[in-house]
Amino acid sequence: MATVSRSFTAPQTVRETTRRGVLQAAADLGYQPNRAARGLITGRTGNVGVIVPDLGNPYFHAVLQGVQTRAREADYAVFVADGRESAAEEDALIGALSKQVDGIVLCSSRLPPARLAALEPTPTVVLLNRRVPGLPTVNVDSAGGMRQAVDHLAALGHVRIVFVSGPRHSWSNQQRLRGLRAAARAHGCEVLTIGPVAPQFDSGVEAAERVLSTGATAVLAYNDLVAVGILSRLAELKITVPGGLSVIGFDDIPLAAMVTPPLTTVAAPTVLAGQTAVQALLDRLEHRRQPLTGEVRTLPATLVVRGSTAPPAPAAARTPRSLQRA
Amino acid sequence: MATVSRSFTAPQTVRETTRRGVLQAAADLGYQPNRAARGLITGRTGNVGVIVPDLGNPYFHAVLQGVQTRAREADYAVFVADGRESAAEEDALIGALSKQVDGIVLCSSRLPPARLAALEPTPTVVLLNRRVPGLPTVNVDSAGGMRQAVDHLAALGHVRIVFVSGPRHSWSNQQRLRGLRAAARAHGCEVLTIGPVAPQFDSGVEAAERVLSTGATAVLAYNDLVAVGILSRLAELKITVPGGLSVIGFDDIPLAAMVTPPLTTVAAPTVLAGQTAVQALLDRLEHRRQPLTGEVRTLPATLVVRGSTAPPAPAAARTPRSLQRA
DNA sequence: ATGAAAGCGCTAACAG
DNA sequence: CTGTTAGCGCTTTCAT
Repeated sequence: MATVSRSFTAPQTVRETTRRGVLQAAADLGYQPNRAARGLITGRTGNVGVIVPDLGNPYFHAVLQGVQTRAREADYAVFVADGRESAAEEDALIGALSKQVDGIVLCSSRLPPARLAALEPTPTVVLLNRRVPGLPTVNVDSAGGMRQAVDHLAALGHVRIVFVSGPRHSWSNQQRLRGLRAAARAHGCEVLTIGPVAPQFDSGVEAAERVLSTGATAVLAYNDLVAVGILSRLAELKITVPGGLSVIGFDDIPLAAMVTPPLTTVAAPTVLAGQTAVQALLDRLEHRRQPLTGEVRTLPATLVVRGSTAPPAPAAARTPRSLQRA
Repeated sequence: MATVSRSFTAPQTVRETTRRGVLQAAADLGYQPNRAARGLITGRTGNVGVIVPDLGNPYFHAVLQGVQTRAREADYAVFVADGRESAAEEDALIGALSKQVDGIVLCSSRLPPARLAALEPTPTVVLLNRRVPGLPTVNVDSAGGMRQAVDHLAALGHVRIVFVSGPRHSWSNQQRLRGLRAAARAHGCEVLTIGPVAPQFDSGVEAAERVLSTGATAVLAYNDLVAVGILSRLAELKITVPGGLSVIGFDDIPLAAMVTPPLTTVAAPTVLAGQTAVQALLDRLEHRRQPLTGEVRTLPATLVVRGSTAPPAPAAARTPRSLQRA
């Protein structure tokens, strides 16, 4: 009985031949250790959880895909939960999941910093796209991506940029706006803002006219769903963009690349972020790292100019005018 | 001890006042029953699993969203697993998950019918988009959707339709093709096929030229990712579609609605399908249905003509010609 | 209506 | 190196 257990969990401590026999018999009988019973005694479940604010958002699909892939490789199963953009629900989910998992990847948490900082040491938590002192974090370098976007726009001669803001309390939104402002300052560009709007296609559609009324020549949208919404509405209104395509969206949703005309995006390595986050979690669970250190892993975001691999034309080459009706 | 247990699981069998006391104390102490221990004795886990062939496919995101939403309402947690388009992996996943869940929603299974029919009675399985005698199924009426699509095309005067086929062994693909053929026969239309191709954007891009070379005037793509890929490539080639927009894609991926020009799609109620599937699972788990009956729930797919709510113009109104270069 | 006791399937500590 | 024993936290007879 104990030998059976050892054959599975501590192969070294059992004679080679015995072990082989046990494993063979197990295979014949179709025996698989009962994880619940094992968990009862070891206190570990072999599961990890992912909590996202909105399962309807393609961004989190990419995260989930990354998490799932890496977790399975390490023989962990993954629980998904959707906090539905509510801090209270998210908090409840953490409580509910915590008994069933060894660790949680908390994506773009809507919880206040104090609440996050006060999370119990179990289960182990890794934050994605959110930075709180003392908690391990994987995040994407939004500011860097924004800098590239503004460099690009400035090179095209744009001087007045409008930012279509995402969820008010979203940390990512603040990061992006901050990055944008810093980069704009360096180039002497003006930054206007619109919003906040929900990070969805429809928001972009609704925001399009307000965007036009600002007189800006370039748009940076919180994410590419919003950006595509804006483009879609502009097309519907038969608005041309004489200074060249100047709508840029953040996020890595491959589908956004499909729109016509091609949308310029700041691509975040989202799937990779998901993988990196579980990896950090597993490192901790298997004590390859000190539990609960607050180190941060940052993944680069990069500007993807669709439809041309050439660098932007020099500033003198084109004079952007306002967006105007055809 | 036993009373505590009863207060939670069988409130009726304990005196009102006692129960209240227990629940109060539990709340004060932050006590939550340990699901693993409970599962050890009851044999039930309170979890359900979802297995999909590809977590990267937006179609399954919608399913997952539906599953997750409904499952949480019923206080079940959900495991996700990605079979990566492999029958072998899928089989392994079923085995691995089965000990940790009470039931599994098996989406667009890649497993052969015999294997599906031979699944153990535990865990309970509900099939989504796959029909095998004896197993409970939720499926989308692809044939009905295809019929609507062909009615639409025929009304526009098209007589030669090319179907861009999805994964060869995909049951959904067979359903769609079969539905298309039946509808085409009724209208006296000719059906050509291309493929199989992977159900992705890039496949559409690659298939576009072959589509042109068939001389067909209308395209039905396995799914909208492929359809959008085709449209994208046609735009790149500066191909006009003189007979009107005649590319139609299957599936319900809201993002596809964003493309310009608007894509006509056969919309499947995917989120609803996910919800319906878990619901069927829960019904069975809670013995509201006979275990393992093979009843089928069918959800309608409907043609969505983007950009116009008007019915298609009468056949005489326009004479489709071949797609041609501008 | 409640308490006592057995045991779900496993692993950990301890003998042998 | 392997067998024996206890007990993880709960539910479920069986008594009371």
